[in-house]
Amino acid sequence: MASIHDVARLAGVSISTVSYALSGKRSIGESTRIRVNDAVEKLGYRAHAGARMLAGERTHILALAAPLHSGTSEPAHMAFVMSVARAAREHDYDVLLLTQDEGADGLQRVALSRLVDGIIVLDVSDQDERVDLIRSLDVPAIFVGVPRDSAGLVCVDMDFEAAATMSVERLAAVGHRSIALLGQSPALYDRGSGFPRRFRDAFLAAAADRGMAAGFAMADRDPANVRQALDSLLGTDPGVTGLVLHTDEGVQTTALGILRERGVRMPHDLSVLSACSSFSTEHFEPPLDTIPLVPDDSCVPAVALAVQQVGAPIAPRVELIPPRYVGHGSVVPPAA
Amino acid sequence: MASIHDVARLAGVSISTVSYALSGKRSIGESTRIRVNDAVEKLGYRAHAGARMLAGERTHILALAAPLHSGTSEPAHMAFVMSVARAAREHDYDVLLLTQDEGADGLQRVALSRLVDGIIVLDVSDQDERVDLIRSLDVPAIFVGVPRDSAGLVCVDMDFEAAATMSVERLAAVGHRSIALLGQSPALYDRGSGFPRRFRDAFLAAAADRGMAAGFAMADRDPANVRQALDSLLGTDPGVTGLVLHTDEGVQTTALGILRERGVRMPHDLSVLSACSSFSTEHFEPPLDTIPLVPDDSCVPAVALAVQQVGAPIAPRVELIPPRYVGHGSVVPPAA
DNA sequence: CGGATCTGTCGAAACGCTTCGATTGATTGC
DNA sequence: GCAATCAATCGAAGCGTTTCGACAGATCCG
Repeated sequence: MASIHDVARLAGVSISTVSYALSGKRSIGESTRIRVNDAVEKLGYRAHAGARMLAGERTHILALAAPLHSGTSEPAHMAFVMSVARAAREHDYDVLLLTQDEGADGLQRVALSRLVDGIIVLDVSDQDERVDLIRSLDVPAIFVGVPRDSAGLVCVDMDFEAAATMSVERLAAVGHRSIALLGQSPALYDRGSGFPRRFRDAFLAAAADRGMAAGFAMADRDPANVRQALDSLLGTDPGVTGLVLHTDEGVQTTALGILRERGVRMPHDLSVLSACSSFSTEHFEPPLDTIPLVPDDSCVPAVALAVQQVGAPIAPRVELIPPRYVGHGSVVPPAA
Repeated sequence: MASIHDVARLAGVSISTVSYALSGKRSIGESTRIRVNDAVEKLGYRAHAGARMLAGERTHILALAAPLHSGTSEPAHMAFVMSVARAAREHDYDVLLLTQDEGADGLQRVALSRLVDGIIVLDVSDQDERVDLIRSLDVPAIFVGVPRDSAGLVCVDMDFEAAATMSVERLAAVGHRSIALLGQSPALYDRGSGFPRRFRDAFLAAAADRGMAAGFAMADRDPANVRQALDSLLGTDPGVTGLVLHTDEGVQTTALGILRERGVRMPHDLSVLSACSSFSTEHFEPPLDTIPLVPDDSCVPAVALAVQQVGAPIAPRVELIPPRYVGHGSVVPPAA
């Protein structure tokens, strides 16, 4: 395969000239640049990645620590992974995918071997073993999500508290006084994932602030459990007129199906709101108002920060993406 | 960060001795090996990935070409991606994730820059632009899936034809004479994804062979379309007693929900079989018999072949994974 | 008991790039 | 009109490995 020497020879210049012509780090004569580019084209030249890493002190690779825990919704996870990969390419970065099988060791491995310039950490839990490791590793790292102790870290995340508050506000605004939250899989809360807890706590707090009655139940994808959760939410307090779904797509579909089966008319009998969903709620029956969780919203800035941090250290921060509301008519004033 | 020089100094040997002690490519005195290992431990040494690539002609990275087309089910896709990543780690390989945004150019880029030793290609379509590129690139590559023209390629895939035949056989065996197939999203067939077509064709052929009546309809995840597909399948031919679902989890859930809504008792009125599903069908209502599509079944061999091919070229082949049947009681003889 | 063989180790040459400092003309400023 | 500046280019020194060939000393065998 063609090396920089071949390009230099064909263009009739030295290899350093080729390097500068391609990197643009020094000024180069117009005709020279053209000859170099022609030679590159003709030979199908691509700089050897290893050589570039060795000499350039930059790998142009980001590690993506994307464990897939049980309880995490695959489509959402996939969407975040793809979003990071796309965003990275925009910065001329590739993404090395790290699963959780090695635990935090994988991170250590790629950082210590200088395989990657930085790390994007997904699916952050409250007590995340990766936090301390990364603190000690001194590698540019961005957390998509916020661990309990975020001191010294750079984090980007949807503002789940604001989203929860917003969902309560919306229901309150049209007159609901008794509302309920169908939350994520219990496995997620158990694992200490931060966002379900933050959402739930903010939801209950916002409801309490407004003197509203508020219920909470969790459900994994098993329809029996969804049924049971809905029972506990709607059964015990027959006055519930507003339901917020903070779960994955499958559970939301199942829940809506169960409610329809039971003859609950939505939104007439029950206003429903899908919160922090990274999927479209338009094709639901009925289409649901939503506070969308758009992967790009957090992943694009996360990657940008990572790339920036590769160049020069940046100050620790927690960047929260404000929620926004998309109406589809599923939240209306309660009947009577 | 510690380099091999530091290790050599601390262990009191030359760098080549360190290299050989760590690689095991030449015999090393016992005491030397111990001192080297101690030094490595103490310094937290890890070979510089770039230097290793440059000198060693091996990157220990596989590219994973995992486009995410519309119509492809994210959970299934995710499962394959994760399976490849895990399998790769078993061979001491990392995985570089390539999305489809660059088209085939990304493959070319990483291959030409010798960033990766080989490529795993997912989500293969009949006329896949990546096929010709890879033929010309002369890079170890394994296709998970089979393109129309597989000459010269190494492919691994579930045997979808056998799976389709098996599902027909099972229904025939208990006495069904009129069956139907609910297929994937039309987008998938349009895109020329091989497996939905192969499954459908084999399904219809197997039914014809046995003199059975067989219907076919497609549906994406929109419940309205699922409803319509079921109408066309079950409505026009009221004698259908066996239904095969070859779709993603969401559609299967939706379909079962619709059938229940309509008062169809399963399996009494309708035997249902979930084919080539990469998710659990046990928690469905009712739990479905399935011919599971296990990502590891194809990804583990695919990675093994890729790694093998990095060492020495291997003969082109198409390796088809035989299907197996897992019963949950959803297929029974037709009523009356 | 002297050449052949083996074991354990070392030095040095790649590997292909980036980047620093030097060099050569041409241009500028005063 | 001469020093200072600038644009364009080159040579060479790394970057941190792997690996080849060499070599010293121990072991073997006839």
